[in-house]
Amino acid sequence: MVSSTMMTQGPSPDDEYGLDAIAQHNAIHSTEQFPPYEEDAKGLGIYNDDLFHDGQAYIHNPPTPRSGTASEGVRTRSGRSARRTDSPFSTSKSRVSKSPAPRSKKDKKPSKLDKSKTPKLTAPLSILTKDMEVPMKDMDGWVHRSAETRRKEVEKRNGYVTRPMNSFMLYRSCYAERTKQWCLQNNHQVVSSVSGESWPMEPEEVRNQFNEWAKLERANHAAAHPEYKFSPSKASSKRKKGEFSDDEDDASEVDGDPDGEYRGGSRSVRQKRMANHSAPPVAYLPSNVGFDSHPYYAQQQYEQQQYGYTSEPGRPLPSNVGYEQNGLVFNPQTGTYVHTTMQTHPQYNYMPTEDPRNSGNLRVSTPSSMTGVHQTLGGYGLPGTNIRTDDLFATTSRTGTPAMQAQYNSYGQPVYPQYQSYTPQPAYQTLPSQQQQQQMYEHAQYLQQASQPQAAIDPALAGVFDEAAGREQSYFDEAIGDLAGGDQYAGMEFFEEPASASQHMGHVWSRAELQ
DNA sequence: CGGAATGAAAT
DNA sequence: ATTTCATTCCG
Repeated sequence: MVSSTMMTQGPSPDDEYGLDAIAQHNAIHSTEQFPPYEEDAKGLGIYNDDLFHDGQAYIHNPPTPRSGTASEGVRTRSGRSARRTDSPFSTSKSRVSKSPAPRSKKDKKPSKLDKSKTPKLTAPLSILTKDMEVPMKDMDGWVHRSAETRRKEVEKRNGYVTRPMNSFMLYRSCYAERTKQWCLQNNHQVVSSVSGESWPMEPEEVRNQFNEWAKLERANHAAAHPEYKFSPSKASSKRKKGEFSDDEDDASEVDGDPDGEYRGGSRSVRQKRMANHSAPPVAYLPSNVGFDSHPYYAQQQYEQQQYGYTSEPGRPLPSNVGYEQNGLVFNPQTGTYVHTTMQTHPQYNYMPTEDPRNSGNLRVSTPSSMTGVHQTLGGYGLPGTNIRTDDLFATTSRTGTPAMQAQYNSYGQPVYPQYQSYTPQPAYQTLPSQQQQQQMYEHAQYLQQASQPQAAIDPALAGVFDEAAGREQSYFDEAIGDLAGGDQYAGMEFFEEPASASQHMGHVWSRAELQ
């Protein structure tokens, strides 16, 4: 069924049909491809369907979009040149996005950043930067830093305990390097801006992934610093009500401050951290080391499936770890919370799991590896049961290297052999098969469409979207639906053949299993 | 007690 | 600059 057969040729390494074209298209039509995310996205709907309407309209719009309209408030138009990965630069301010309701935060600051230098996104960073060679930060490894490591960091900062990064900070940091490159500038503010713009565009799975990471980060942070408590400086009160001038007893902490030791190394250090950037543990996945640092994800899915692990506490765990109150798995040895399948479904494949066999240049394996939108399997409430090819590749890659069973990951965290040994080897260990290639191709197609909604959307389908639901996935679903011809079959279509693989990856978890 | 405001997290 | 979060503040 599916037009899957249209795969005349595998994905061109050159992104020929990829985003470049899109970029051009966008440049020509200069528009705001993505829906401005409505209101705070706290929960669900993030996009509104303007996208489609607009998109539609734009399609037929002349290259020069109403140049005069909306000079500033909401969304702006702009043109820009296309570049390798569609690099951007809008000539106008980029976004605004904040829906009508200024949240409450003091009305959105005027923002001093010169938007002219701020690129305008046509798609989330996970897609835009998908085939960059610059690795993403190994967030999984990062959030799993051991308590020990964390304490060391604190020492380095002279005792100051920083707050754990939230999901967005993690996200930003994950893509920072790529973003810089994509923007062609190192301006932090621009990076932030772009990240901020991209964040709401990311598919739910992606954001979920970062939320999970944030959760872990928090848990591990707490484990490492049990007594830490975030205490914003007292300054807050002054601002609000007048109060004191600002002397604020610079002693900052004021009396006692029992927390002194934990928080702001009160010791004269204040909150400003020392410029100790000597050897940041930041580890970016070297691309050849790759996946070793995240032995938990896909792998555990296998475990669960094959060994019948369920998420229910009480079941034996594969290694020296135990369940925590929150249901998190805790490893006493490292004092670290470990991510398990119980909390999330099939994980978004976020690691630069390049195929080790390609260590060095990963032309082929890269494309799908990080963008794996990977719509959740089985659709937990998610409309499309879409499965991405990335999973397959992720599997292939990570399992293809028996030799690479490092003892420690890039963060110096022990990687438990148990995990590794538990990993069933996929039936196939060869390079991407034809079918896989086809999948890659489809994926590319998907990406392409995903990033050019206005062109991809068939007017006839517009009605399909549930505007009310305001699902942010709209454009992805769209693209996929269009490709596979239906949500229901999407998954099957994509995974029909690599039986062995689909067995693992294609498994649709039932809710029961997940609970 | 809840919403508003604020600060802090990495670059 | 950005988003999320914990905290505090105030009515």
